[in-house]
Amino acid sequence: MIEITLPDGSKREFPKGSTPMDVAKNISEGFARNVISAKFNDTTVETATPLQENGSLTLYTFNDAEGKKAFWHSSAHVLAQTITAFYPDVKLTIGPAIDNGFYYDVDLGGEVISEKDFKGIEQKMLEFSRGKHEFKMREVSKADALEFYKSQNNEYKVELIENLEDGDITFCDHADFTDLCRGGHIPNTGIIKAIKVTSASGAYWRGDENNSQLTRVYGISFPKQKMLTEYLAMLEEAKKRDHRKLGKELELFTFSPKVGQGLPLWLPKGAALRGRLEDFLKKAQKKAGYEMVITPHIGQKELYETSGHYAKYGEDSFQPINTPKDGEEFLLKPMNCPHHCEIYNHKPYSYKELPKRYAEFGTVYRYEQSGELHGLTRVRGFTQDDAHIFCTPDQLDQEFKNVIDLVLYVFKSLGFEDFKTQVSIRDMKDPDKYIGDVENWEKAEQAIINAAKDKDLDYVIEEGEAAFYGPKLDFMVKDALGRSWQLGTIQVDYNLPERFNLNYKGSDNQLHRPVMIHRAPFGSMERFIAVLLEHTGGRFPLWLTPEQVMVLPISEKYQKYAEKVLTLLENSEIRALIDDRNEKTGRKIRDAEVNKIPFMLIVGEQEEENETVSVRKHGEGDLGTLSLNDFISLIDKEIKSTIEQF
RNA sequence: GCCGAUAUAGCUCAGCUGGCUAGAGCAGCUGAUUUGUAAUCAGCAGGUCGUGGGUUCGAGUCCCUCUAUCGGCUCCA
Repeated sequence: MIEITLPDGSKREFPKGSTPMDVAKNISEGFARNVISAKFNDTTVETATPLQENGSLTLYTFNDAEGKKAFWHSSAHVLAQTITAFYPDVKLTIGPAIDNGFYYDVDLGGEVISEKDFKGIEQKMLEFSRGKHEFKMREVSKADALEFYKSQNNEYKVELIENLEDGDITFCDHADFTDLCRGGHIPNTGIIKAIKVTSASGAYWRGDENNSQLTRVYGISFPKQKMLTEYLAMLEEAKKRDHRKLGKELELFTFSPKVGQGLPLWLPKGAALRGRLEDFLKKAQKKAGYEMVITPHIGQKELYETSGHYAKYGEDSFQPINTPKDGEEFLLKPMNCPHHCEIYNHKPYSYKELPKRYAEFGTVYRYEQSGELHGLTRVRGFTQDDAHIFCTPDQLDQEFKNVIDLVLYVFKSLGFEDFKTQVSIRDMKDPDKYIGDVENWEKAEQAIINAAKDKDLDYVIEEGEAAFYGPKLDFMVKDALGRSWQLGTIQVDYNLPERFNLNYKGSDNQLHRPVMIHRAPFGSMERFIAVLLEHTGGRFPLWLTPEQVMVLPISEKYQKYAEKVLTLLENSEIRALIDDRNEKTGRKIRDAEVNKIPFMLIVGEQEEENETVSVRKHGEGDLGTLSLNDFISLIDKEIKSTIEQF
């Protein structure tokens, strides 16, 4: 007998060789029907794996992340089986479960899988699934495994197996299909009831663009048809929040092919909104001791040679601008730091003057690859809410923490509560990618980790994600479709001060090197507003929204009164408009609702007589009649409740 | 940049296997209506079907080029 410990701490005895499924059945038959995966002593096992020793067992259903993983991983096997059935010469590579579903990367030779093939693949997958084939793991010797895939001329699997240890290699069989596999399956294919092939695209073998391009087929599957229907509805819902759609509808920004790809044009409402965001940050920054500076959009090539950016990115950037003068070359600035370094350099500093905090809403231009451009989140010309802090090494920790406070304030004020942070450090295996000496890198990385710990941030450390000049702390927020975007960033830099020969006079009367912090709480105005749009679904906080109030006169007769109301609102700095179209009130209300105007003031005979307004709130409906003063204080109150002082 | 897809009026879309002067709704304009909490009615106007080429008696429809966009990959100072 063996003793199995369940997650609630209870222990049960089972004959040696019992499987997780046996344990599940012992708990309850109904539960057992839903169990699809298991973990034994921290190792993922099959539900049919015989357990040979005492240990703790966790059973998973589709509701658990682990269960979904096994479900989707198993679905990937069925996808591979299906693709093999349709394309016998296909070479399979890898097919993992992902956050939402699974994919399989295949080499189809010259064949192409496109959308019109999806239906057929889905149907065949369902057909295979209905066969209720069990997933069976078996150990294979390295030689046999290599032989198996060499006979299929599958160089990808051969490469994978060559990197595995003999004795550690397993195949998984279901029906007549075999795949190299580490394990972690659902009991049988019959549990897969609903399947959607979502897309097919190109992907490089091992993620390296120098390798051959494979076809990646994405799919998602569920144990119930209803769950698939709900998932598809959720995707539809997410599409409605897409910032590209909302930006068009709310007339915030646009693009013009004549101006160029990835170069956003801010429309009046968008520009005003962006201006309010900038003012909000300027105010907080002023309190935090920042000084605004302004620098030009171009700089001599030499500036970027000094900074090291030209050597690193010159080839892949907008190319130098020539002038009538021979040999003179300017670059569109890809970043503001070199300019700010020269601002620092305009005069000598004493340690008593530090830290210096230079801030600028600096527009930069980067030649992103055309396929990578995406709405406002990835563009070729954008404005960073940039600042560079020059401080003594002793001041670094405190300055870094102060910046974290500022970023947290910005996020809180705009309702981003669900964010993650990432500490990006060097790739230790590829030291040549980075400039600057090792000692400084270590100091900087440690300073960031200490600050993140000190501020209780929920952080992960990512090796190899650092900028080439220094490590950084990034704030990541998810968009409507669950894609993660980096917004705020704080980076420590020992390199530019060196390259620009920055210094200050210490108390010892010697020259010392300052440390530099790059930081941008929004990241860029473009990306921030895009993510904010998706986050709020276009219903911005009241202080930020383009129009706060729409005055709706019942008919022409009340136009005068509406204008009086408008003037009084404007006197209280409330952004309002009058809808004086010759339309019915219902129509005006509908249009204001559609345009997500927070407040509608309906004015007619009663309101004019009593000097009141009839208030309707977006999404909530009629709030009743208020005097204008009461309404104005209502707005003031709501604004104050959504934005605090830094 | 790479793989796949898409491109019809300001917006959202229809136009089947190539065949009369390319349609609809919304927005716009004109007129009527003067309106009380999510769409008043009528009329008018609006497109060289993304670009350039080709196949054909005939192309929005089929083929190629380019451009842009979308979903991914790679990249992201």
